[in-house]
Amino acid sequence: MISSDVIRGYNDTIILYLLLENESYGYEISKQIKELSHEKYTIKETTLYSAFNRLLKNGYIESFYKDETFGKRRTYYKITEAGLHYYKEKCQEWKLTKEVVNRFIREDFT
Amino acid sequence: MISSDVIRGYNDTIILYLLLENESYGYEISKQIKELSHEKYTIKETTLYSAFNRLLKNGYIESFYKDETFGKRRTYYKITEAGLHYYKEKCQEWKLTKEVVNRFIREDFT
DNA sequence: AAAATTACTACGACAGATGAAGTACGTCAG
DNA sequence: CTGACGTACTTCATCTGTCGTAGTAATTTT
Repeated sequence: MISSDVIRGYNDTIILYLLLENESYGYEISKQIKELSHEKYTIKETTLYSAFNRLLKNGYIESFYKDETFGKRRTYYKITEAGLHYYKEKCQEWKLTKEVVNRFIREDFT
Repeated sequence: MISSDVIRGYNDTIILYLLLENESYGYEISKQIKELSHEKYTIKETTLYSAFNRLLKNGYIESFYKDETFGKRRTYYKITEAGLHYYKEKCQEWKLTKEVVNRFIREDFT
């Protein structure tokens, strides 16, 4: 399992990636993360919703409702232009991070 | 430059990697990190020394003094068996983390 | 003699992750 | 029709790691 400190700083990126594919809502995002990571990473509910709030606050996503006459009302999210821009930056940062961290990893231990 | 949230959780690993090569002390470690990362990552002094304390507390490193009759007394650190074990685990975790995060990165954006 | 560099230590603030708990709606088995 | 389970959140309080600020102390450079 992956420790949270590692993924910290990439939860937002992970969420944006999924919103880039499709607008979505909390529960679904959470399931997709689990699935796409092959159960290697499961985001905690509270972490997910606090990430949504942070992303909203920064203008990287927008929330809206669909008119559903059944079930508990879902909050849907979609990515904004600013969000796309931020996501792109994060993709580049990730590439750099990999390069840097790799220098401190002994390949013979992996 | 790399944001601290990204490297968070890997500072300890980075330090252990360097101590695996040679016993060392704060200032030297700090310079080595800067050098090995090609200036892409510079650890903050406070972050470094708080990492040392955490690693000591967990028994992953040991501190000692060398008898130097000059200069300000340095605290040297060396890695322990437990530290080596922890480092190996982190190397494996890093491999997994890369695999997982990569699934949420659009290659065409890097 | 002053400024820069080396080598730390202490303290307080902050942000992101998380545990615990609660709310609210729907479905389905017994 | 009732209680368990799954969906879909929200609030609150706590913890950890990072980092800014500041201070101490010795040596080296200008």
